[in-house]
Amino acid sequence: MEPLPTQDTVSSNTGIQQDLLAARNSSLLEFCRETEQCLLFDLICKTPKYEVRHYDSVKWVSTDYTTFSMEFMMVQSFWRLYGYITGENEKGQKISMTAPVLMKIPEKSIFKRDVYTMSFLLPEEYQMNPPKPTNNAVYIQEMPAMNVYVLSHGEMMHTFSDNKYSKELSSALDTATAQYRKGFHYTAGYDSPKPKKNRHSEVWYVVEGDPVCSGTQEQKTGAGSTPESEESCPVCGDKVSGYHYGLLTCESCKGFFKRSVQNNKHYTCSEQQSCPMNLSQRKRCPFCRFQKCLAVGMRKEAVRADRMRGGRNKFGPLYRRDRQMKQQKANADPYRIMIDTRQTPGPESSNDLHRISGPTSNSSSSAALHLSHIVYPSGMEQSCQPITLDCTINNHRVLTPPSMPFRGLCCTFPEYSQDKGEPSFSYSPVPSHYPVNSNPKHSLTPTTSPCCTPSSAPAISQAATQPSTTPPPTTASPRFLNQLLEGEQDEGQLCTKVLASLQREQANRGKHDCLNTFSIMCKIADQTLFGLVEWARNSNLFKELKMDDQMVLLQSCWSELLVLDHLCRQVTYGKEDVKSVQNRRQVEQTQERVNRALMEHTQQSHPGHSDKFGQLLLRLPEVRSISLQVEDYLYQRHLLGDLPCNSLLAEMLHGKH
DNA sequence: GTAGCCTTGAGC
DNA sequence: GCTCAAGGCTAC
Repeated sequence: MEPLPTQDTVSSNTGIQQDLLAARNSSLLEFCRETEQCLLFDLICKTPKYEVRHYDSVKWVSTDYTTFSMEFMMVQSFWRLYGYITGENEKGQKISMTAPVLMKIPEKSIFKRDVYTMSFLLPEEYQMNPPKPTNNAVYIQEMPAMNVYVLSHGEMMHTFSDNKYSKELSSALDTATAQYRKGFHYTAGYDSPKPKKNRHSEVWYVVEGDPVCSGTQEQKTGAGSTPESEESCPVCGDKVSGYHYGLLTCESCKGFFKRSVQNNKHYTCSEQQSCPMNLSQRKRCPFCRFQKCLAVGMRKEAVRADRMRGGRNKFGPLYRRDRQMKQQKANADPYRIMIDTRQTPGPESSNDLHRISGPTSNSSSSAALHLSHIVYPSGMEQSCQPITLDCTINNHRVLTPPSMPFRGLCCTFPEYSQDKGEPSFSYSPVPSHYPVNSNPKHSLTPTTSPCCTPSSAPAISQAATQPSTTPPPTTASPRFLNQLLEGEQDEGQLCTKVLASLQREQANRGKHDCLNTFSIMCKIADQTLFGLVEWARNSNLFKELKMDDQMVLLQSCWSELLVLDHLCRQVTYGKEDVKSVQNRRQVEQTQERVNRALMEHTQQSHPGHSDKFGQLLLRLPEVRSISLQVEDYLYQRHLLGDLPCNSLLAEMLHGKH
């Protein structure tokens, strides 16, 4: 067992390097399992909440993508980089897949676009002279040597896990008054999406100044200490006092969760529903605290409805098992440095951050595993009991869940080949935004439909991964359909909420600072989203899913749901105003003439843009939707006396309402 | 409303 | 009888 550097050695970088390089060949990088080469590092120190590592300067092939969320970026960026390693480079060379897949994640709200960067580590043999990418969006970059704070976790890389663990790490660093680079962090993934228990992912913050390990140096678990006595509350980081409502938490979060459930609290968040949660800030936002309680696994059902005191609950065996596992882990996981990768001895050079080792795996297969990681539905790694779902799978293995609120929607997910343990994709048609894999070996044609309702995704993953144990799918029950339909937010409710929201916003701004169109649209979208999330979460089927999975699913397809909801409302309510037309035929003929005139006009005015007319027509539904909302808004303001009475505007509003 | 401490009682 | 995870009490 290698001794860790002390705080004194940490402050002396040269000393650390020598010590750790000497230790390099004596330990294992145990989570490097699926690729031939992995990025190596020097462990500077380890605390109960994070590690500090040193990475030497190394070259990566990278691509940037500007978008709203990690999932969008992952799909597009992966295919660019996958193209590079499968021959889209000036030499047409095939390059082995490596680990980790590194992503630079900007710190931002989910509703804001920003630049994400995905990078593949270049294998050792390409470090000196990497072939130039032929795709302009792909580039080679040499990252400088750096120290990073690292938090490891066992979940797949996606927005939710990344948010959760990056916040956990930043909270720990803040508590330790560690200085780190703000504005972005890295997330690193080592595994394919195959269902597995010992997945390994990481979040990194770049160290600024000297790394901080003081005061929290990990101590070996000695006799008499229990694993939980050293743990921190997964909600706020406070000291754990025992198992409460399903897992180890602190006394404070136990009490908070109990009060929230017993009193049926409904909190709201005044921010972006992603408030930091730590010891000092846990009281600021009960909404986010309660969400985090649920997200980490606290169980509402453990709060007794009858308020009976004492006794044992049904989670006793769960707690026992968890304790045993923690104890085993504590005994089997001695305090050691994890640096080197597997069997084959590696070069001794300090610049060698990666080397060949481990079982053979061909590059395409490794790449395919990572590739499927990007497009595979989340939650596959979770081991869970088969559940009976009211869904059908047609001959093309396209799930047609009856839970869809709109006709014509479907969701396809990869088949799962149990014999090979690898996902394969074989559906069509392919949406334009998903590239098609050319590797026939893995049949990777990821073809999710543009939509995906939350309740359907886990259904296919269950059906696909456990074909022998999952009960055969059944057809939808009318009762189930009714439940879903009843849960839908009706137009009136939505309008009321939107108007209330707009009025609140306007009241905060004052009379002379009017909301612009974009702000109004955002408010409408915001309220619609609330409704959609509520609809999903009130769905009995959806409620059965793990909270993590619920959030991941919602985050992955909220925009599709939003657009579909909008379209559905257009179909349902869009023609309401022309019902009273007396001579419909005449109106339609007039409209045709106007359209023809408009087409001729646009052709003359924009001779170089033959699709101008079509583009204009495509804008009409948006214009109509916005104008209706604005009309309603203006009418409400008119009723409040904010509009001049003797005006044509007021007259038109009266006429409409 | 929060959070630390106290009381309770089924399971071992 | 002990354990420990529930609910209760109460100072803040």
